[in-house]
Amino acid sequence: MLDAKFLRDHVDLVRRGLARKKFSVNIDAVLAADEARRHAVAEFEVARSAQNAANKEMAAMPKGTPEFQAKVLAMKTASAQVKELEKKVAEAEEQWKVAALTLPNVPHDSVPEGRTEADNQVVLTWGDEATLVSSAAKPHWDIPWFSKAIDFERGVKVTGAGFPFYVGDMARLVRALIQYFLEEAGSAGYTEVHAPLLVNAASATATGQLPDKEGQMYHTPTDDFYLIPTAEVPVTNYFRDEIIDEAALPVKRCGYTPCFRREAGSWGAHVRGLNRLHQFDKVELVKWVHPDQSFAELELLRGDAERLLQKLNLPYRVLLICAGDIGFAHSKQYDLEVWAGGQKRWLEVSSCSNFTDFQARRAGIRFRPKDGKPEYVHTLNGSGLGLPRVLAAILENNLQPDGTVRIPEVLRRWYGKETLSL
RNA sequence: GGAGAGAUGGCAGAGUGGUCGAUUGCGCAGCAUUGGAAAUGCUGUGUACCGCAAGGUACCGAGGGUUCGAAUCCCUCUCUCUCCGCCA
Repeated sequence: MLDAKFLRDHVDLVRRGLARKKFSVNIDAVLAADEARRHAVAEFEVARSAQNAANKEMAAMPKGTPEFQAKVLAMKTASAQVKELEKKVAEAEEQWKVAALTLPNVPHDSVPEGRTEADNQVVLTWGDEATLVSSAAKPHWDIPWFSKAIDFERGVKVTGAGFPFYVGDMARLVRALIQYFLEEAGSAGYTEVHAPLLVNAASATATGQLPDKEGQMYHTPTDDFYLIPTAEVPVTNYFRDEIIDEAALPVKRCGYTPCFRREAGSWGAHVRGLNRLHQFDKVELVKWVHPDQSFAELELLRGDAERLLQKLNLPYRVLLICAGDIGFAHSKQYDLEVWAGGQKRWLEVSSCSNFTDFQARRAGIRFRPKDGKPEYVHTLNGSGLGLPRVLAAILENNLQPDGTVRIPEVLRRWYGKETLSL
């Protein structure tokens, strides 16, 4: 959500930004709603002010006198009018809010022009596939023992498509990855939180999943909760409607959670195996920072995510997402893609984003400057990392000619062995 | 699930229809005092919206109602606590 005043004062800037994002939004309708809202407020407040003055007078008058009775009578109609005006204010405010929620965040100047993912810029490529990817590489679903270690069929029976079981050493490897990601995040200064997996509608609205992405979340109708599509939702909402001490900034949190995504449609070759699931595990990194620091903090966040892949010895590249492909709430976004040597494809394993004050405004997360009024913080988040595709890259890139998979050094502390086989 | 109690400012805690955005205490900030500090005293200390400003309006868990007027009365909901039951 954009600030009403900011929009009023910087219409052209917003118009330009949204054009860059290829969003066709009716800014004039939002401006008109704002105008109507302010008009209604002014009208109501004049009437209310008069009513308050009259009531103050009546409080001092002796009750029961004819004068008092006359005043009561006169104020009856005034009171009814005030109520009418108050109703109009509520309606105008609601209409403005609905309109304002349709406005996406404005992309940062450093975000390149572009329309689709084809226009994203490759910022850097790390690692050498010639040395880092085994010659035995093949798509992970073609590894002979794959369906025993990650059992999709049993998942279909128990739940449905996209809910696999991880069995034996594979389950252990999943756990090792979670441990590794959390330990690394802890060393980088992120405080670990273990968050609720179901959230209410207010939380889902604050982080931007509602209202427009409702169909992508699982919903529990009895209690009206949503299964989280990412830890970003509960972790960011931790500070919803709060004022954080300026001295505490930047606040850095990490959290491991399963994530649930309905992801209607688009099942096919690109989404086989571990490439896309309805339930998957992820460690998320979240930061609340001073507005002056948010773009510098984005670079640090990206670095934190990159280091995880480097230590796993997985080749990857970093994309700077173009204005047309960037998310609704995002001001600037980097995607990290790991090289899956068997599929010979880049798989997105992290999306690191600066939301500037867009999300903080929806969520009401502010800080108090040394001298002055509370201001909105800037929020950032990024995966650190999503498990299944990292797992896919490990299985494919590290597959040995004998059919076993070499486990990256950094995971052995928790995995306990050097290889995975069945 | 049953019964009861409660929700007020950063915290504690008054207020049961009008002059209450709200007594007081603690905390916090500034000033005085001091060689410096503690103690003490004084002053100040919420947020949002409208307005160029002066100023105005709203907010006592949320939403509705009664009334000329609601923190205060009524209804609904949410949450917290205590006891009982059930349970990982």
